[in-house]
Amino acid sequence: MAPKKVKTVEASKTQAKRQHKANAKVATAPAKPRPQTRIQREKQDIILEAALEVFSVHGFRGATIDQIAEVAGMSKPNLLYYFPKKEEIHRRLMSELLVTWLAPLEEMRADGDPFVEIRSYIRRKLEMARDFPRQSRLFANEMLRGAPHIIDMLEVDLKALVDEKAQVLMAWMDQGKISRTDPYHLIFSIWATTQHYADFDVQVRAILGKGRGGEGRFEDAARYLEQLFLHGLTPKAKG
Amino acid sequence: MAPKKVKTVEASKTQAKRQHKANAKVATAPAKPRPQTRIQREKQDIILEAALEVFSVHGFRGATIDQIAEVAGMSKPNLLYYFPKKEEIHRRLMSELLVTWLAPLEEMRADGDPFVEIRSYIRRKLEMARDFPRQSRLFANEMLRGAPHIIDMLEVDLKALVDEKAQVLMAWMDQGKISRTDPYHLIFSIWATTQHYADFDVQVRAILGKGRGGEGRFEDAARYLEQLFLHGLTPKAKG
Amino acid sequence: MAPKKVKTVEASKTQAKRQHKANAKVATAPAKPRPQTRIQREKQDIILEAALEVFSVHGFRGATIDQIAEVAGMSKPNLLYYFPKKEEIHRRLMSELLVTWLAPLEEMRADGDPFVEIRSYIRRKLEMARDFPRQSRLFANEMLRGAPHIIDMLEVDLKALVDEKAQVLMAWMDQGKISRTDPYHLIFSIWATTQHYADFDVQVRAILGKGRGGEGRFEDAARYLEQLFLHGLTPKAKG
Amino acid sequence: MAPKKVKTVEASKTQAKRQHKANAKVATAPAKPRPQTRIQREKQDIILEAALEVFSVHGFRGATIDQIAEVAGMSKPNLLYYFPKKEEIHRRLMSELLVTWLAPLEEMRADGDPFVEIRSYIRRKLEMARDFPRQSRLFANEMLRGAPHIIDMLEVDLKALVDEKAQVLMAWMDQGKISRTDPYHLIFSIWATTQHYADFDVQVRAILGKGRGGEGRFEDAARYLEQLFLHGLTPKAKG
DNA sequence: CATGAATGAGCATTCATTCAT
DNA sequence: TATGAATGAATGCTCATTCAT
Repeated sequence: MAPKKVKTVEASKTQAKRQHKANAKVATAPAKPRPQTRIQREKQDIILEAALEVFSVHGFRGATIDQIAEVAGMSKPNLLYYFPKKEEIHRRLMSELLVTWLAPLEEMRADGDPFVEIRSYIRRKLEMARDFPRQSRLFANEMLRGAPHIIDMLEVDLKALVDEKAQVLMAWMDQGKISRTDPYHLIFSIWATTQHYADFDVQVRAILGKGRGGEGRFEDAARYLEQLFLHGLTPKAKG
Repeated sequence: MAPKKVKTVEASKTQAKRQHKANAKVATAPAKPRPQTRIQREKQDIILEAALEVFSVHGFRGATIDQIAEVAGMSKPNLLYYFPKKEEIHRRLMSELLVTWLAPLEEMRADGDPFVEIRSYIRRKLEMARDFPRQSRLFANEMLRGAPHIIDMLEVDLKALVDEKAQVLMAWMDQGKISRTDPYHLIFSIWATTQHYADFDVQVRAILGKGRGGEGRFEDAARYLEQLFLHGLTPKAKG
Repeated sequence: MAPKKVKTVEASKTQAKRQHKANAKVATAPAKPRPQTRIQREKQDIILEAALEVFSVHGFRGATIDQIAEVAGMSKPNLLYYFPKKEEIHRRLMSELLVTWLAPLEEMRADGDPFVEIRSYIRRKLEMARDFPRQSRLFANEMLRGAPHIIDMLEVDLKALVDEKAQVLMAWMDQGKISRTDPYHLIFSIWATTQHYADFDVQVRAILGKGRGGEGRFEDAARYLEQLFLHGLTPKAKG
Repeated sequence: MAPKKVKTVEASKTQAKRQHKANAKVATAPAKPRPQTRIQREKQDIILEAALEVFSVHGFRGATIDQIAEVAGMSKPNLLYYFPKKEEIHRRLMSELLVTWLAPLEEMRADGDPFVEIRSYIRRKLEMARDFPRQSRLFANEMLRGAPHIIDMLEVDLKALVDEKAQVLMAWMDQGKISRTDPYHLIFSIWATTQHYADFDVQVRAILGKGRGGEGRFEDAARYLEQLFLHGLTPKAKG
């Protein structure tokens, strides 16, 4: 397609209006202790669950409060009683998501066996893709639009964690326990290959067809990825 | 009802919507290629370019014609003069995208050297992620919402192509040229690892930071992926 | 996050559009009569009244929701809260209209005196033209554009009723109680002559002028029509 | 009904009448002599013919220039070259229509035989309903919305004509040639009963059904109306 | 004359949010 | 708490009209 880019999306006037005052001060956060009764928490969870369902498929702007309210089984005004702003639901979802998202990598221990640790990490990520595909898609959605709500956290928290784990990997490389390679791109490739089974699920199933597109695909994927990250495609012994 | 005059009003109305300017006289050719003046083609390209910009970030429902029109530098009605329906723009974009998307895999030749072929394929995909990130994101967006517009093509055309290439890979495995493994998941992993640099670009850059997040990241990625797919993480010399 | 998935997004979305507030839980009764609060009924009546006012003059396409909303004294979105589609208002109006429209003819009894029955029927129709001229015009408008929304009912319900009454008329003819003539065209002529005073009201008044164009015109019409249908224009005695 | 005219045929017939007094009394300013080449007149007639087709069904506001242009077989800007305003087309149509509309009544001669004259008038009106139903509907449409464009002409020209003919009828009554009755309502009833076959054509056909809804319905109507206006429904033999 | 292109003003409908009860 | 009602601001799309060639 013709590369005659005229304006970037960011520059568009419409967006500016839409953002209202969202960017004004970010989260005033610690000012609200919130009483939080049991019922409140339960309802909020139901809403968040419904919102995850809807946001993960349609994206933030594509999703409507009506949809979320219906999936949550409550009226729209009632939903807005708990989350006065649509954006608020999304924000909550994203912040909870990040915690969940960082967990598996955090568990990779420097004092463990490299291959065991890496293989476990891949397994855990693959299980998340299988068990929480909506979270994965919600995250992917956010990435696709430039991560407007969590870019700060990516650049600070996530970067710090990855930097730390990259150190671990490099230590293992220094010790000759794993091949010397780029630890960052190594991590990226683990993310990419595992999350793919959640984010591109339709495509995976369309290609594997009825026969191999069932639940077994995750086991096949696990086996394949294990080999890939262990030996690559070079045939083992050659004489 | 009314005696069938040459043209009834009812008929004319429907036609107007469908044919949109197309000469309604007689259907000579079995599918008029549409006159298409220079200006029309140019404008359409500008619109498609702008739509790619917007759709790739916000998805179909999240994008507005206003935004697209503004990016394209024209008025909304003028844009609709060329594409009467928002969906039509998206459709065009998707169908063009699919062609572009299948090309790199199609080029993988059965009669070439396996490692050269696979490495070339990875390179091409990585170059696409670098040069056409918006297409990649447009595709990812579509996948995330279940590929409503292209599911058929995935199940037919894409599946056929992947089946064919899986055969090629299996032949190479049979010949002992590459490790025996799952050819489908192998292809998935190439897609995932390369498209990641377009779809999750923000995250990649946030983590690599100012220093390594520049254009060099694609070269680093290429080098890393080459090693991954060749040898995995097992250290070469083992004694 | 809680995995209590209740509904899929796809399902919820479609439902939302169709049911519009209807309780989506379970389809207990074979056609919920809709809760219908007082306010809802009242507002709906106000809207229908306003819509009658506007549709009867401008026709379906010529009328705008803005106009109807203004006549109804409410905002456009509020109006659409009660009738989600413009067409829906029209549909309701038409179905109610048909009932009203068939009533006078239904009341023509086979066991009554022919002239009394016919005269009463004409009177009733004339009263409707006087008291409900907008309904008459709404009906006329629909006829003029080919009755797209009620053609089925015309061909089934209305035809059945007219067929039945035509039998009654023919029986009277057989009994020598009224002249032998075409019962269908007889009915048409009663419709035409009475509805004329509603549909062509402007013309009637323009011609009768200030003097005779007042309310008295309906009495004059009644007297004239009575004579016409009774004796025609032939002078009574001739000797 | 009307012989299935192809545009040109229909146009020629309409043209003939149109050219008669087309320029005679239009309310527009006499400042425009208009050069009027043959081509211009022809194109205008084609447009008026197409506009009649569309306006008569959808009404003024419901009709679109696009539709008219398509039926006329020309581009929208080209059409607007001849009639710069949509309203202008309508105005022309209405003013020409009035001439056509008054003609049959004008032909009713005071010095003829009353019954022959009245019967002839009914016949002519019925023929118009059969051959020019669109004109009838266009007129009806205008009446329904209060005749905004021709109310003046109704109150002046039409009223004058009807007053004159009412005098004729009253003279006949005075002479005992026809029953004494209201001459105005008599005229209304002739209009109503004859135009009904054009304006409510759908309903007439829906009720008469396939069998009697064919071209014969006009003959049946003529026969019925003749009897109605002559003798009414009172049986002849009275003992 | 004729037409492709362009646009301001609608128009039906949606949606996040507010209000009243 | 919960919900029926209400609305300002879009949003996709249409249309009469104008412009330029």
